[in-house]
Amino acid sequence: MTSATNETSTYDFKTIEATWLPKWDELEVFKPADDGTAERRYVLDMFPYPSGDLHMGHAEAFAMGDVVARYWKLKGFDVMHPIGWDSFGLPAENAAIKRDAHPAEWTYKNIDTQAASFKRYAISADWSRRLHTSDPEYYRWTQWLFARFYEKGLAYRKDHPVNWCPKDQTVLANEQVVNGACERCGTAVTKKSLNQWYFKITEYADRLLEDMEQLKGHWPERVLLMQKNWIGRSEGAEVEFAIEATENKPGKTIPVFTTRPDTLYGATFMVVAADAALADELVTDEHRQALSDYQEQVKALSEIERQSTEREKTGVFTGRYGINPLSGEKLPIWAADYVLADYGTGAIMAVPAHDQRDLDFARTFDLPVRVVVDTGEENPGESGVATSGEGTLVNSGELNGLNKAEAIAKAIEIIEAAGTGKHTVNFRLRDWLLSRQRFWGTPIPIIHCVDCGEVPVPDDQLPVRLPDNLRGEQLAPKGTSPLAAAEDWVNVPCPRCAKPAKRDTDTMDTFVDSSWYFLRFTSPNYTEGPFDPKAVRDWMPVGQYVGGVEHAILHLLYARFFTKVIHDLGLIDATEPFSALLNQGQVLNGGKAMSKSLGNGVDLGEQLDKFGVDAVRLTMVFASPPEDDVDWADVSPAGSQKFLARAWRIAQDVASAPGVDYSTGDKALRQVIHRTVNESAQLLDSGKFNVVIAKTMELVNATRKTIDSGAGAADPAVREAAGVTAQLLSLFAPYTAEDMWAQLGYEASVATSAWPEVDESLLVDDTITAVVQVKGKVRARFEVSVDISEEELRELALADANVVRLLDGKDPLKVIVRAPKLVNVVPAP
RNA sequence: GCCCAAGUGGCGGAAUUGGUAGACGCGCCGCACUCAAAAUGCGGUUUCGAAAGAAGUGUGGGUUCGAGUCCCACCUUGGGCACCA
Repeated sequence: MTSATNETSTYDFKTIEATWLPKWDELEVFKPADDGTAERRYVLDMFPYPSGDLHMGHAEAFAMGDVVARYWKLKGFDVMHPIGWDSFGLPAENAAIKRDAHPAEWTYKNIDTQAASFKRYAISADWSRRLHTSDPEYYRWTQWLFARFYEKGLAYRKDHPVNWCPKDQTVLANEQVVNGACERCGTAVTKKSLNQWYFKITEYADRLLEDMEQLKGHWPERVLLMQKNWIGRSEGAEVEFAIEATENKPGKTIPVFTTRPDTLYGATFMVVAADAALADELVTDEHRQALSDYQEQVKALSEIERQSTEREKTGVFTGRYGINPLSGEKLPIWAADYVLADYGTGAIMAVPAHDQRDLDFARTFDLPVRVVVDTGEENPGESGVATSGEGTLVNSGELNGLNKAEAIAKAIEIIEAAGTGKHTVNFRLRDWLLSRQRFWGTPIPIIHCVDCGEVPVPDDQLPVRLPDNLRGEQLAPKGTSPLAAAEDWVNVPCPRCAKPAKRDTDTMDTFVDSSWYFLRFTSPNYTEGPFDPKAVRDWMPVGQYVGGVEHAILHLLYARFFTKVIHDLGLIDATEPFSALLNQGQVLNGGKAMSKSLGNGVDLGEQLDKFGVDAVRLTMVFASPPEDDVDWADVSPAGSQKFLARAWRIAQDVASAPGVDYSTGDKALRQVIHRTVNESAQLLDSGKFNVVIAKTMELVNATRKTIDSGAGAADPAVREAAGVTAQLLSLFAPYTAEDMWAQLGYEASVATSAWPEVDESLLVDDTITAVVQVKGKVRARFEVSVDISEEELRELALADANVVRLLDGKDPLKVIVRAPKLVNVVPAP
């Protein structure tokens, strides 16, 4: 028994926290047995970035994950709930430049701070599995995986105009460009052509889409939808258009993608993306100057302007013509910015009658509009409104008279037979640009040799360690990766021919590190490979993944992609990493996300000092359903603290000894206990954690009543209630729960106790309140036996004084009886 | 513009999935204990009404004996995508 609790003490969270924190560490409560005697369950919180100490957002997210981990443990599963850090990344580099230090110093100092805070916050983590993506023992295997991707042809380099942030001197992925500005610093983004590493995620587009079927019902609907939109599958045809030769330019064919091959006869011109290489290739000398002027004009536009659909269509004629493969018609080819270089083939056939953008363009440049689908609407050439709906094909040769669907099929059949096109599927998803001209990331394990080209660093020479002699200003980006400055690091012999060669100086996007960490957690100290295959088989997939919705697309998509590639490499069985996903909401203050500029931040440490860990955690969970935002201004950690003290006093008051026979206890209280346990399990299984707390409060209220004005503190049911309360509370308020458990005379830890068995006989009542409605409004209620017959209940209802009064002597038109709960009387009109 | 969620007391939120709307908590009001206060315990608290009663889940319609829950239209808020061929 602990000295923290005795008869006369009052609830003091500081003493309780100080008592139990070291004990749990000692007991290693949350280390999984990993011996196969119990079903394994893997609970994972998205690992944190060590940006400083933990904040309110972490407090919420980890409180949610902990509920699941602790609940599953009570339910008897062998739970693995690991913790680690996503510790590569830009902030560490910026801090190092500012402080003339190495990024590792800042990073690992923050990790230590956060680790201490996590312990204080009583996360049920297995600390023996701790990992950091910036440790060479970790990134060795990130590099090893890169090498496997490279061998499979899934990692490749290409020259590509990339988004370039002039301030950060770095390339940005499309998704890091927010409204034309750099996600980090807000500087307007320009374009620059660079040789970049990519992962071929597009090769997995179909599978990423199809396998979402397995996730339905276990992932939030909106996340699946966002992924689906992001992948952006569209079905159509790729059609080859022959381009006429000119005096000094040969002919060629260019493919275009269309979702509407049925409208081929309506194509009256073609458009290529003005910023695509194709435009420069096609343009005739006569029009070259106009095109390059136009290209300058396009470059000068901000992304926001370019994105505006309100804008007038612009473009220039290239001087070239394509041949419509169906009609043989000669179509002028224009270059414009409304066609995107990186979607489809960067060129389109324009059907102004049935596509609004094409129509706007045609009207601006006075190009012909030909209706080929009669939809019964006004002629688009006159109305200015393109008709894109269903209709009957006209002016379309062999397609005439068909409907849209038939015409699409027929058109594909014709072009396939003629060898001028084929049915195809196009995706919005683009390959994953993974190289970064940054220091603090996983070095790309490639050596460039003049003779041998790209040579992967042999596996036995991994990891390619980051140099540790660069500091401060040396890390600042100067248009190339800072690693280029470390000459002794860069210059190495070629692993193949031993001639002088150079290391690739780019590092990997940190999303690469986080795309496989869940696998490493299964065997974090394994040295023969990225993970122990047996451990992965035992633990994967993650049974519950918890994190913010801000990762709905990128991180989750990349992690799914990695899992599929690693599966295809034959290294794991799983094809999906996370079988269930929970997106917790944000913590707001005053209706807005906490931010420095708004000055509405709430310091987690201060809250913990003031109210205690348990009260803060309880408040986070009780405030709303897990996926909803919590507005800290609307909730009451003081109220939570009050409730915890109230619950804690119940355990203090228990006057029976451990081991008493509960079955002799007060029946009314026992019914509340067993109903609470029963309902709580269902609520926890369906993620309604906030309601579980409400039910626990009701149990505490009922127990208080039993002690003060019922069977009294010595009744066995009171002990049973206190024990169950401690167990339920252990999910949300582990310190208080543990202290109650000890006060009750049980051995630590309540976290390893067994979920209480429900006595089914206590769930059923002898009587129930039946309600009588008249015209759907409740007019009477009375206690009836649960097995009352429909006939009896009907009679009772019709005899009720209030019902008689409302019927006013008339016979009811209809009486619906749902024994034993409800009668609805419909009076005659 | 397109797609998707969600709208319930002064506030955060419940509602067995078509069957007692407002559980639980915050706040507020009152009572007990106290010289007093704090703490604690108990009670009240959707609105109108003295009461009987009536109204009530964003708005308008519909289905049904019965709708917060299902259907249609609209409004508002939040999120995602956006010249995607």
